[in-house]
Amino acid sequence: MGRPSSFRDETVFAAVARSLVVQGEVRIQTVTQLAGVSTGSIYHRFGSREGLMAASWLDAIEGFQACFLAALDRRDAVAGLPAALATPRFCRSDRERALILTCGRTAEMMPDKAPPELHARLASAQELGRDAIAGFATRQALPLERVRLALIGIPLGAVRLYLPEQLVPDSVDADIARASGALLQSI
Amino acid sequence: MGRPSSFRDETVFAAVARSLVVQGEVRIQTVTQLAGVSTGSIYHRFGSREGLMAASWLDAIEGFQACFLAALDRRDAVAGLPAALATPRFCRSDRERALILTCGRTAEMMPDKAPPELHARLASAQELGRDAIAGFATRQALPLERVRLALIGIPLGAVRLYLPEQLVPDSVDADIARASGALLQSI
DNA sequence: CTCGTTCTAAAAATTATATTCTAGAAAGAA
DNA sequence: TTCTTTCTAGAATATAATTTTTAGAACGAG
Repeated sequence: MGRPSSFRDETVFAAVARSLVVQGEVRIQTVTQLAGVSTGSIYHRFGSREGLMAASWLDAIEGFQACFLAALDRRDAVAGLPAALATPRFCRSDRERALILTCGRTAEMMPDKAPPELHARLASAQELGRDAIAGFATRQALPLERVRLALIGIPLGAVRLYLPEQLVPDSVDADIARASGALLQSI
Repeated sequence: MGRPSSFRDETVFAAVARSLVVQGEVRIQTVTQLAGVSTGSIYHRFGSREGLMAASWLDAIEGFQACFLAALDRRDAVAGLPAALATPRFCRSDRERALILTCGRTAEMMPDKAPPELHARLASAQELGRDAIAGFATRQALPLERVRLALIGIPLGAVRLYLPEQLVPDSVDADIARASGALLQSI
């Protein structure tokens, strides 16, 4: 089995998040200091800076998507509302990942140099998300773009009013529900 | 008067925008190539990389704020709706600046090293915006956080569904109006 | 125990990037 | 014209970052 690891991916991802928040970019030196891990270990595990960024990004994306897709299946007075509220809830329950998603951008976190395998995983996650939303729109007989705004655009715009500095207040949920709800009613 | 300039700030800012979109960061070499301007000229005019980024950011911020504040004063069936629609309209009429605002983040574009004078200008612009929104909320007797979501969060979340790759479609305006409108009615 | 494997560690080397510097061009003023 | 100022240009330099490398530690298997 070889020597056991002395640190977890999660610890490094948290350091990536903090680096993104503070410096607006992922610097190896910052990550190693924040995570208390040496550069050699980072490179051994993630291969390269791009590999580290892509792994962090994917971890956050997949974590969010699990919440979102589960919420999309939940029934509610207004269909889709739980999915719209998945974003602020995720920001509270899984702040590190939420910070990565709000402070990083795909062009930066998934550069062409990133490992193809991770690119593939991202693509399949995106496809899964797109399909789920498209399916929902069809079932509800609502325009796709309106659904995208209600389930993604509005919740994301809402939490970005607070992240990365502040906590996402509970009170936004009601406002998101009202705004997204107005789009999800089939007049 | 000395030798006249051979290029305009605007050209450089556009190159900054493209650099942000493509690489997720502002690289001097990329900017000089895209703008067709030498490094010496960039440094002569902007002083440093940080100076260039801060100048680009401020130019975009101030450009947007002019539109937004003007819209906030316009009367409408639903007070505030023109301001909510200022964002998608700005994205169409002034795409370069909109790209800078959506692809850049303050922590990155306004680092501590940026010229203090520009930091001061940013602070005063932010104060102006905050005050205008707070005043609007007071006049309309609406909770501040709800107004911020309606006038900023939702429109920004909406255009980010499309930028930087696509154009912001005209059709989102109606959806933004519906969603933000639902928050701006004093139920 | 000893070997094979996996991992850590930090300094050294490399690469990429920002910045400075020197030479000179362009315009108006004296 | 000649001087002064403002600006351009790009090679040379300095700086900062990533990446490689080498040595060895920790564990399970044989």
